Amino acid sequence: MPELPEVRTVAKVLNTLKNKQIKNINIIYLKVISDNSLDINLLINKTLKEVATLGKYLLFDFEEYILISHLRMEGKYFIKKEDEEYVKHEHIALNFTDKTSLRYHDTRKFGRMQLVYKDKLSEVPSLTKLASEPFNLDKEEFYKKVSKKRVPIKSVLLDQTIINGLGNIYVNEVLFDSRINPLTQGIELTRKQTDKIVDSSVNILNHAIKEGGTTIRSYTSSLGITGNYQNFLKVHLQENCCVCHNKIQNIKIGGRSTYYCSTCQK
DNA sequence: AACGAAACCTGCGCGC
DNA sequence: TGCGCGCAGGTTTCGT
Repeated sequence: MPELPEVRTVAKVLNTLKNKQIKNINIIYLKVISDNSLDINLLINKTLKEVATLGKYLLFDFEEYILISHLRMEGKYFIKKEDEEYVKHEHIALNFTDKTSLRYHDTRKFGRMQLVYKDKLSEVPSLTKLASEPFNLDKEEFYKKVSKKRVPIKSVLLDQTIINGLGNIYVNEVLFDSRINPLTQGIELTRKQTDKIVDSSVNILNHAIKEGGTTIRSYTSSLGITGNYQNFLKVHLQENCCVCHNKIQNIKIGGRSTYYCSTCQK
């Protein structure tokens, strides 16, 4: 499910679990825990202080530990009661002392969790490599990185070490808003264009956050959340351009489905 | 170092 | 009806 707006939306709901204490943990499918994770059972008796996000990552603050969670393609959380039956694809249950059960559900089993010491958080490679989120991204630095890339800008923007938080849908939308052809190589872009990409990213992500994210493909939404940003998509999954009314192109770039208007995006 | 492709998984819709 | 293929909001790893 998740790009930055969806992850923010999930975090908002997860924060309703704040100040609850873990009673026990049920691990049904072990592989969703990273190999390099501390023992998840160290969380027993710990209290959830807050759920923060970093790009597409969820960071659960459990006192001296942080539980890092990445939903990848289809990870979801559901808040249930401890005695509720497990449904298919529920892999982990964090059970709290008040009988609340936080269930991690992931059809494709791509998502990962990793428990680390809070004071070691800054040493976690997958997090330290991340670029800034668009909201506080240094435009000069962004331009420098992008202008070294001899790959389509579509692929560049999916690289979280260059800009953090965009996924396939929002990259498609950002490039339309920036009027840039997704096949354009990074090295071909001007500073003005890379600045525009950052501005568009901020605007589109903020709007999507406000709408609770995007819900497509009739996914069962996480935590009962149904975002509304699908009603504002201008190219992703669209048939015709809302500006020039020409047919929206759907091609593969780097294996990812890319929607764009060949008239508006030069 | 940088890039493309494969790997990691399951379920759904489509064409034959 | 059944089967095979392609597709899905992501990241890491492997080979060139």
